Amino acid sequence: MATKPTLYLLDASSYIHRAFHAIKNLSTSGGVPTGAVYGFVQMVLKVLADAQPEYVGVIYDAKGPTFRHQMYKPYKANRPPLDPALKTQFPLVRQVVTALGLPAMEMEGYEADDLMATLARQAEEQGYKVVLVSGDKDLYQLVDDNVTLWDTMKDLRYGPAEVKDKLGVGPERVVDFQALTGDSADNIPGVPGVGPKKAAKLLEDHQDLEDLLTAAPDMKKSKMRENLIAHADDARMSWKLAKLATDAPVKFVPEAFRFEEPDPEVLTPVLAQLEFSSLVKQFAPEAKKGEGDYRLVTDPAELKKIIAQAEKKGRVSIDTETTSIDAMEAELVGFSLCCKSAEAVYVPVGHQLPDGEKQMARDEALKLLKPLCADAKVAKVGQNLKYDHIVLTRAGAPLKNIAFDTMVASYLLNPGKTSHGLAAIAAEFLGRGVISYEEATGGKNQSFAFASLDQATPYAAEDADVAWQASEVLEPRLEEAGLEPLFTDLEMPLVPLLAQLEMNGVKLDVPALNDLSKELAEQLARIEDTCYKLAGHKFNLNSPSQLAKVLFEELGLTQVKKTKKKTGYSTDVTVLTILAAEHPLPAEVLNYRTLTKIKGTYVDTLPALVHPETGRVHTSFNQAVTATGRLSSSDPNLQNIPVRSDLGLRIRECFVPEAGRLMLSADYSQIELRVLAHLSQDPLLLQDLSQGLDVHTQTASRLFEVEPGEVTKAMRARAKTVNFGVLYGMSAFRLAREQGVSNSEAQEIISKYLGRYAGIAAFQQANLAGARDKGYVTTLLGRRRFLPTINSSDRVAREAAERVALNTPIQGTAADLIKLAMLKVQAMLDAEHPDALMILQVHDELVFEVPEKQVEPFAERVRSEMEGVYRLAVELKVDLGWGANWAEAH
DNA sequence: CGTCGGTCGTAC
DNA sequence: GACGTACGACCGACGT
Repeated sequence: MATKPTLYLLDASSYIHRAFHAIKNLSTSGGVPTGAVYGFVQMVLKVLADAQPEYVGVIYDAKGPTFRHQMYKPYKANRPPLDPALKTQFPLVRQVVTALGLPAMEMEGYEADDLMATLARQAEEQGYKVVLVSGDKDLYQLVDDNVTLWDTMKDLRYGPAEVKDKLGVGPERVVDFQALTGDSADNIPGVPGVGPKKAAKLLEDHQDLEDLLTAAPDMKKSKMRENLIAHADDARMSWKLAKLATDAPVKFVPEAFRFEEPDPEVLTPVLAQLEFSSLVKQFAPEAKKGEGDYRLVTDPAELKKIIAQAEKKGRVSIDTETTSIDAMEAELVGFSLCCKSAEAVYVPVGHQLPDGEKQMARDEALKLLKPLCADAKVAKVGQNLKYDHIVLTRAGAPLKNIAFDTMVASYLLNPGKTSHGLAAIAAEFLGRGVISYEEATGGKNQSFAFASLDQATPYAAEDADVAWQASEVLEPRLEEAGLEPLFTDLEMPLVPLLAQLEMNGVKLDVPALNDLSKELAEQLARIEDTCYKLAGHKFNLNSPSQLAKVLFEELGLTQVKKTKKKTGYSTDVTVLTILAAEHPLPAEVLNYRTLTKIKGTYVDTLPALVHPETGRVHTSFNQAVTATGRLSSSDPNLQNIPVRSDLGLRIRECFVPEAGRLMLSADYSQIELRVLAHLSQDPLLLQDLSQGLDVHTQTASRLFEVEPGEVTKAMRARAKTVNFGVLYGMSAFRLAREQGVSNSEAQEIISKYLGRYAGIAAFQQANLAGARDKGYVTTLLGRRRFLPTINSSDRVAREAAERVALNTPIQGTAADLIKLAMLKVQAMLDAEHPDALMILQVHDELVFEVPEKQVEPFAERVRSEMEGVYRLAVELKVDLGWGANWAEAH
């Protein structure tokens, strides 16, 4: 006999509620809460994967009141109103269920449980087994030999025996059981004083509820007897409420519940919209990746034709394949072109090929490509074009009219995202996957030169095609968000500028660094010895956990604080500074830390990064990383070269110009305070800055109520931390710790500050109100940052978002301004000082290498461009300095 | 032998 | 649990 087919009925409401409480912190970048949807989808996918059901249905509660409300007014009346963050997720769940292609059912006047009961009974009669997927205890009453209950969250399955185990009564007595115990969540009364244990006991001795109630007067005198008599009608009403309807007006038609595999084309856009990127990946990759008319081109005549098409179109998507992810090291292996959706070609020029296969000669291909690259009438589209531009420039074919970078567009639309890679963009904006680099090359670190042409072609061509298609989707999105001017006038022109900055590089005095390295090594050896003697044995000084063992277990020093994740006792600088009073070891360790940090991170690392051909260090300036709009720098990071300590300055002395040139540094003076003054229009701050007064001294004078002339160094230092605190969205706690005062004193200081600087207080309030209302904050030039948790009920998450809301407009506006300044200054360089090079940007500072003779006029031109970059309510001020190295230039 | 989270420290 | 934004060195646990 064939096994009975199985019907899976999924209780949507039960899961949505449980998932909502389990997953609180998930939302889209736009602030739409999605935790419940996510939890629900995970449940559905688990059921589909584990059970591979043939028949399945998702069952919803009715939207309005049910027959139980008519029967009993107070039914569920004690429920608090639905959390808005949950309410908005119900339609999203329905959308996903539809996209999954799952049969679904709901019925006015009935809860999901009733429909499940009715369907289960009908299916059973037709010879089906039924699995009820739910965490709802009301469903225990339906369990029998053919009907089981599956709680996927706890992964528990209930047959009749398990129900009996759990409740003490079998499924056939569950309704009686519930009638006695009641249900506070649903406002079902039951009988007072009867809990699960007593209910089970009573039902053991009686056939059913009615039997029990009839027998109650004959029981021996007890509180229980009185309750059973007094609340007999309550129990009967409770019974009716708990009893699930098996006669709901629905009909089980097997074919209507047959499961079919979801269509990825339908599903992925819905998942993408919800920003369930891991799920998108799960479904998308097999959906459309590699799908398109992708051709291998090895014939020059054919390449000519394609280039002509691109010229005619006036727009082309370009992607290069190379030997390295470092653009300054990378050699061209091939390139792909696309100027029509779903059609692209790949032109290999540097592959290692087996005998018999051919590719185009590199120089011949480049000769054909170069005029297209150089044609300003042809807009260039692509992903991370700074990279391709550097590679192509080094190959002699620089790009003109770099018009649309999909990475930059994605970044502007939502700078908070962790990835703006092409795969992520394809998933989010096109609902498709892309062939991975590993698939094309057969390994993570395999050079593309070793990829076979039949694997390389679809991969490389697809990248150009996907960038092309993504640009068509991203463009209107930028427009809608009002980000188009920022994109076109600021960020896109910055792409070739950053490429130039990177190619310029910076020269290092390598011999000086090597000397410094030796000097540090000697000092470190001495400190190590001292540390081992003080500890009584050798240990790894670089290991915080080993150090903690020595300090706190062996030497018995005071355990000041735990580490952030509570995994052990902290040994950070604040702790060691305190412990220095107890024992000589901590001070030695502090010294050791400072020296190893500098030696390991800078002195020994930087010389290894000198480019073999240029003899300079070429950092990478990343345009799509920070959440605020700042640039970041990596490989190496040249934005955190030490400056405060003497040792730091010795590192900076090793950043030098070529012979006959000087280093020139131009940095914005207090740009964030000036931005704050502009955005807040606070009269006091505006006045102090425009009169050139010392802002921190003025603040101290107002906070401590003394004349500015009476402000002590200590007062000024404290005022300075308050001013910084304002920029960062300070909390009383942090300020208290910073200044060594009590929480309440810190709170007083903040109140006093905001009382005096009323414009700043008003600006902060307006800023928070806007953030709460719109779900994002903006900078002066319209850059956006979303704050998904600004209205969260989780206090920690919400307050963190509030600090971000206060800081981002300031930090982001400063970033806008210096980016704008970079463009203006570079334009001036090109026109007036073509021999000068811009070489670094460090957030509020630009560094140049300039011929000695030009330095003074050049400096003044830089100043005027930077100060005149934007008309704020308070003037921008630039400090200039120059010298034989970066340290001297400050 | 690579990956990844944790800790720490540098910059603005 | 408690001021913003980054990058990266090192350790040590974990998985292959």
